[in-house]
Amino acid sequence: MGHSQAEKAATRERVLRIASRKVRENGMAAPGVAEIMQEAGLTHGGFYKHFASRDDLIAQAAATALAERPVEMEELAGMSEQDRQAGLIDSYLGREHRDSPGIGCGLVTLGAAAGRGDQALKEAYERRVRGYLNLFGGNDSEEARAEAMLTLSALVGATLIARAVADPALSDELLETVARQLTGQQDHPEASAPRGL
Amino acid sequence: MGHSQAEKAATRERVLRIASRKVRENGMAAPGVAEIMQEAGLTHGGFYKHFASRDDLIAQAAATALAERPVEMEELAGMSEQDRQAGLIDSYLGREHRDSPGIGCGLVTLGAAAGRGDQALKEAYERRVRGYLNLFGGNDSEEARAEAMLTLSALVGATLIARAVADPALSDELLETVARQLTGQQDHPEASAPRGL
DNA sequence: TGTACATCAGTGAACGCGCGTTCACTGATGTAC
DNA sequence: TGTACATCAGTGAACGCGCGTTCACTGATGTAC
Repeated sequence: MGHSQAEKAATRERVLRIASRKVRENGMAAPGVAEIMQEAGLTHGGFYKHFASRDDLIAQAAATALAERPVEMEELAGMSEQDRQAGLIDSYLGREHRDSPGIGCGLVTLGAAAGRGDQALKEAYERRVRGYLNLFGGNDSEEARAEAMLTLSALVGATLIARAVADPALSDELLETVARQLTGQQDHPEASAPRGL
Repeated sequence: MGHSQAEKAATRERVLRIASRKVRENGMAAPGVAEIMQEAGLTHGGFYKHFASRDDLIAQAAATALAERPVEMEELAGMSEQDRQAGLIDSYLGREHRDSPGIGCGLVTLGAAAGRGDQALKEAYERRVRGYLNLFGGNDSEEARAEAMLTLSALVGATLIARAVADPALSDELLETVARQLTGQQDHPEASAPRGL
């Protein structure tokens, strides 16, 4: 096997991307060096040509997972503000997102870990949070910011719960119901789902 | 050291309770047998007089964490339905709860783990979810159930995020804002926080 | 353009530490007489 | 009530496996002449 700068960088990024997925799927404690390298088609020995230690890789993998723009946001270009937000909500609370945490939003999968993590991890987490708040118009007005915070909290919480529950019917119901509440809320301020108890 | 049935049971429960706290604080992968036993004032050797394996203890500890009624619910006896719900929301989104995950709601700390966990863990998680939905009147009507699902999702998500973010001001703001949104919503159906964009 | 040499990504065996688990032993309590 | 024996929670040394890390080596590519 030869080696050029480009090849080395490509290998490094491949390893990092695999780790970023595994960290979301199995948590930051689980993925092992050998396991990750094997998945990258390499043996474990070469690992240290790219990363200082396992902790180094895992930290970068978590940061990567939180920096990545979730897939669902790509598809929503060129829509109205309203539709973009509703589309983002529906996509975030879709079954595909629930069923593929490895490529999903890190706020859900890495939340508990970030809560226990170091400053750098919490800062990466916070950047992602602020990014979402902006997306939801969280800087437009005080009310919009409050709205954005509720929306983001519900998105993250509903996805977390939908993944953790045993009954698929309850999981589906939760996603659909919360999506309806949040989008209805946006489209038809007063009308949609009755809010009075 | 002598031993009676009662003493043995007390030791077992002490170990289990410590593990239940540690599992919430540090995740299911982290706490070690020796560490837990030491905290219980014992040496690691005796561990297997009480549990079949580390996995056995951790599974029971997670189930315990999810079965336990969070502290905040105790204080709310004898209030009106409205006040109880508002009180529960304010307490759930309080700083004390955010700052003591070890004795807090397992839905937040164990959500990601349950998503990756086995059937038994998911069932324990689900029972807790259904318990909260009931508390929020989730069986009274379709609208109330939808409302309860949004509320629970927002509680869990906001707490998760508030713990994971680096900036304490943002963390506080999130808790306060979401609490205001959720309680305002309940008290004054249409009036409170403007929901139109 | 062709040849000799240096570089270094990747290999795979080996090391060593941490941690879950085992086990022979202790000594206090409960039971039988 | 007192005495001898059985039980068993708890002790702490030892074991062994998994896994992160190291290291001598390989061989393909890039560079110097």
